Amino acid sequence: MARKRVGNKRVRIIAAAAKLFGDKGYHDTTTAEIAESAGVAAGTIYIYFSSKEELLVAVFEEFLGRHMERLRDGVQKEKTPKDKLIRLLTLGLELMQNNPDSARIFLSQLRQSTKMITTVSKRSSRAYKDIIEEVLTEGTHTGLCREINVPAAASMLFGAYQSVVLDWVADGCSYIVTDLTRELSEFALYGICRADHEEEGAAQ
Amino acid sequence: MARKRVGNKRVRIIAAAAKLFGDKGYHDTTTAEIAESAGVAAGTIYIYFSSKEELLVAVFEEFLGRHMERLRDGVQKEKTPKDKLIRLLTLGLELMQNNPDSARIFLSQLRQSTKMITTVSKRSSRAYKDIIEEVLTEGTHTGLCREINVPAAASMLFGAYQSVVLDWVADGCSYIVTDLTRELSEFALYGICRADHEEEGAAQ
Amino acid sequence: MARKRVGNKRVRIIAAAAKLFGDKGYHDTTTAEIAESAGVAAGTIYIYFSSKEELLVAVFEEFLGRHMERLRDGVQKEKTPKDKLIRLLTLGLELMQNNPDSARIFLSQLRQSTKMITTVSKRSSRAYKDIIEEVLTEGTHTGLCREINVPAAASMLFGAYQSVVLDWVADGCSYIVTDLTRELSEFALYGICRADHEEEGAAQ
Amino acid sequence: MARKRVGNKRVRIIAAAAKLFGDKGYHDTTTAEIAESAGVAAGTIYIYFSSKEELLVAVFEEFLGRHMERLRDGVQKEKTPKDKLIRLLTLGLELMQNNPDSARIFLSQLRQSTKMITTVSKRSSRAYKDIIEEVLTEGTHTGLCREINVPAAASMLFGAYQSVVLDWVADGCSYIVTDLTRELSEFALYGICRADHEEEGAAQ
DNA sequence: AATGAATGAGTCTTCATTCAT
DNA sequence: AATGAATGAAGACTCATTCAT
Repeated sequence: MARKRVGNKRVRIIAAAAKLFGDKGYHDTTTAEIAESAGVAAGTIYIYFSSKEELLVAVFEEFLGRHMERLRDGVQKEKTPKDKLIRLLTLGLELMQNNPDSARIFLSQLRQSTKMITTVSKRSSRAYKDIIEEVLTEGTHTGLCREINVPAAASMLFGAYQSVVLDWVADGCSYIVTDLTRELSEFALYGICRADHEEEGAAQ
Repeated sequence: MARKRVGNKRVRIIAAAAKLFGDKGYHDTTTAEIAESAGVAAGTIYIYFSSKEELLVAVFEEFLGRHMERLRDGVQKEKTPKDKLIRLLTLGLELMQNNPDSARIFLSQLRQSTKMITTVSKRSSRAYKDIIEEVLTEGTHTGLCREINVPAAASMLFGAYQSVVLDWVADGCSYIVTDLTRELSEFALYGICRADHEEEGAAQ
Repeated sequence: MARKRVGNKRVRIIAAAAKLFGDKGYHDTTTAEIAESAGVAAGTIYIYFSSKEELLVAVFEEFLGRHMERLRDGVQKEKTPKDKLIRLLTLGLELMQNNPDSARIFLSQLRQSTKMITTVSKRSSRAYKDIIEEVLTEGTHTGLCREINVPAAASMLFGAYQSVVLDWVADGCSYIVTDLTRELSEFALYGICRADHEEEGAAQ
Repeated sequence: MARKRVGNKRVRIIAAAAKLFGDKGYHDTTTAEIAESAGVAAGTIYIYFSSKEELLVAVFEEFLGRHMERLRDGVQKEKTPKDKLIRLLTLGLELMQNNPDSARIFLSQLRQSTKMITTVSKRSSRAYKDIIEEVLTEGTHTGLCREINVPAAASMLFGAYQSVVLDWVADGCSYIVTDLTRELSEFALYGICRADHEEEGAAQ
């Protein structure tokens, strides 16, 4: 029970920070606010995190850990690269839809400038792109994709995805992002795949 | 000459701020640093800008003003939507290549969170997307484009573009972004246009 | 055994505190460090001492108790004031040599400024000076000493002694302080100048 | 005039710090208190000193600069080592008498433990001892002094001097230290015991 | 218009101390 | 008696902004 409580506090701090960082940004959020919002004393934050910056890193880590796992799981359930790609984008939007706070940080803080932030932010992008690249590489082998520069394509696709989510976040998450799944998927499929992918995909 | 000098100072402050904001981020840049880098006294900044935030806005404005104008000019020189689209992306990359500092701010600070910044950042994205949307709308009418959700497509295309530039900036601008013009254009054309656009385009 | 263990803890805390206070100073030593170094929990310190400051007092007390007793014992074994004086200084240096940690606190913290510390520090000096004064008073009676202001002389002698030890401590206790016993004793007994300096001085 | 004012502020801060550090000790004095006492804003301290510790160093430096110069000057006016020695001690006490605040810091903070403090404190002691050593070395050559270990003797003499001043400071500077000039000089010149103590002692 | 010294509100972080277990 | 997680008051330091010159 003691352990549960400890975990609770760490989790509560991360959750509070995630919300506040997402709402107001890292720099405009004070540790005092985080503490209050988490229902702990100011000093307690420093029992779990060595600095405000480390807390931000933890928030990212938490976000990545949870999302990447689900994304990978979802992708692996599909058999063809085409289905994998669609699943990836679908799940990506769903995850955002269900975790608006995480989404906000992921996007709004992704490009801050402190060294540590940059590092983590890069790692986060990398993780996403890695999954996309895997799928695209497979697609290249099966003939799904055109002759493409895989890393560049992955990056562009990731950018398109981010942009869709960013619009939604900028809009206060007032509509349903997942409604844009089809647009995003089509953009990806047409943009990356051979014109005859439909048949190829079906053939598989 | 006195007036010229005054203009000089404003410009120098904006330039210094642009470089520093891009390098270290808005929050990690002090007004003192900007003043020193611009070769003016600390107080002088406040003669030209009412606050640090206003200075950031001015930097964006400056960036936008210059770039948008060139983008619009370039687009107008082309006749078909397809050529316009290609020109847009080509110019976009060229502008970044030639103004790495602006690129850095444009990308790395675009998503900070102070309200005012957010506003400006949104305006900046809006300006880009507006141009893209115009071209896409025209492409829809001429039959270049598939049945698409124009705003969504514009946003995704903008995201892809940003992602390409961001990779480059994150890499320290060590390679030539414009080398990726073809990748980006193809991604856009295939992703957005009809499979038979090549011929259609030629037919126009 | 339980009681023994308790005693153990008190002793261990005092020992750890002595070492740390001596090494890094009172203010730069945290109770957490003391606890860890003593192998007890943070809260345990407060079972034995009501505050950090009280712990410092205890450390001094401990130091004084041990040293004063030995000093008094040693002095009493000697018969003439001269021998007593020499014994006092000899023992003083030996005690330091054998307890460098105590020496460090004794000297480096002796003049901190919290009220309580000042009080204890004064008491510590007092104890030393008292012994010296006793010997000097006796020496005055036996005709050993010149016509002197005993308290002032005791204080000066104590200062000379401290200075010798402080040099040694400042040097990292890298040499043998007791090697300076003769210098210190002679300084005390003869003074710096020749017995016949008067004439010599006059001759100049 | 502007320059005068600047100097004024720096001086006022040093003076305020000197008083407070002396009264309550370095650690128990807050920068806010120093600022208030100096009649400047909290941030102003950091225009002149990069940290609280640097301010302490400056206080020492100031103290040393002023005192050492006077000490050296006074010593040089005398011709014989004996007179020099007496002058040194006389002046030393006079300087303290006239600058009780400096005296307090000099003594009470001399043995704090932060690295920087230790460094400065050592330098301060060194400066004093250097002068004493010079005089003693000369005295050795002219035959004034016995065969002595000059550094050790200088250190002991310095310790005796400090102890006299410390007693006075500990007493709240309530009496006139310079009244002890004769005691200190005699201690230095003749030592504590009679010139003929050897025989006397043997006689016992 | 320009300067740059001065301001002081605001923040992160530390750490002695407490208390539920 | 012992623990160690939690507390929260306190303090050093920063920096955007002002204003007398």
